[in-house]
Amino acid sequence: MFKPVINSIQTTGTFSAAELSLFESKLLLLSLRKSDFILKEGTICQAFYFILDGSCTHYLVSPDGTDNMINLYVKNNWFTDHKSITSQKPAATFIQAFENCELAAITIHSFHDLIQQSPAFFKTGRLLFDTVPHSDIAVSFQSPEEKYLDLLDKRPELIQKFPLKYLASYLRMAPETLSRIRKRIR
Amino acid sequence: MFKPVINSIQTTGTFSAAELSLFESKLLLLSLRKSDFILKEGTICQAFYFILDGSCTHYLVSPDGTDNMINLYVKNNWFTDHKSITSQKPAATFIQAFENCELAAITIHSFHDLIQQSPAFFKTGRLLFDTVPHSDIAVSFQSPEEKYLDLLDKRPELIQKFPLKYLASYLRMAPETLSRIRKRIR
DNA sequence: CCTGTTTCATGATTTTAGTCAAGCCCGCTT
DNA sequence: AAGCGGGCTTGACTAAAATCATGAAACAGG
Repeated sequence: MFKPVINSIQTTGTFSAAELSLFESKLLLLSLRKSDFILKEGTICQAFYFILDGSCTHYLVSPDGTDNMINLYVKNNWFTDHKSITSQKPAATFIQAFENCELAAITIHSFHDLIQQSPAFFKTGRLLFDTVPHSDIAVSFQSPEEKYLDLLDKRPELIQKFPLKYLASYLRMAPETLSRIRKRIR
Repeated sequence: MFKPVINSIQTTGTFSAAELSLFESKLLLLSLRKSDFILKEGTICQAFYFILDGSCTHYLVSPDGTDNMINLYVKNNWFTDHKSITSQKPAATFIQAFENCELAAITIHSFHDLIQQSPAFFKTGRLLFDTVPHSDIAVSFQSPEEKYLDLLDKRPELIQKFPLKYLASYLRMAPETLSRIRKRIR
């Protein structure tokens, strides 16, 4: 059931069978329907999530009511609201199931316990926290076309899965601009 | 000497005197001259740094040779190369003293030891790691003018300290654009 | 299967910021 | 004191992307 999660955490270090089963014991399974919310603005994010199946959108609603995509997640991605879970303050963002989803979750509290029981998991924390969206800083100095090509290179799954307008929002450009970039490229 | 560092870590939890002195025992003091490098592209970032006095620039050099400011740091800021220290791979960025600096540093190795000795410091890790530059995601959906006003609101010290062209680069706009925004605002 | 909705493509126009170029102000050097 | 250079401002122009508007295509639901 949680095999993909275990595979994922094993990329952060070498763990004994006992440690792995300790980790697994902290995991929760969540089944969500399309459009269900994992996190709403104003609530405090309490967990790290791993997508076993499905996909999710992470966005900010601006004053004029438009949804601004902060990140898009697909199978085998970890995600959380970095800022809210770190500060334990209300989130400014929404996280929502884009399709029906199967998620594994570990609360920050459980994870904290885990570290205390087995400090080797400290390094794993960086995996869980490290879903900073445009963490690839280079992106923010690129032109719209470069950003799209970069996405095509680094996360082609997103392009398959999500509608153009979500991708455009994620890349901070108008949908028309992305449509024209695609035309230019073909 | 390290008082401001200790004050800073105390914002992340309640620690005993013994824990605080344990933390302090891991700190190193670095004195740098203006323009000295703290990190160079291609080297692996090994520590978290805290500015006791002075200021630093953190930038990416693009293929055409221009410096792109990723972040600017002043007194009492923590910084590191998030990506390099996490992955323990060579950095893509430079960090340089903008003025003569006094820095406190704690290596990732020491910090790791610290967690093992006193897991309460786990939460502190988030402070150290959490210098993600445009971590305030909202910024990336704002217009140049909004970004400047946001900076003015959130980090006015930077505006006092750094030349316009550095601020413009940090805000991802041409220096002329920032100059005109200032004119408009007055 | 039809209907309404959403998504995408495309053209015309406008807006915005980037680029290029010149000049000013101020501090520093000799 | 004169000359130099860096940092900043300003204007004119250009380029790029946003916006507005329309229509076609795909899709979803009853």
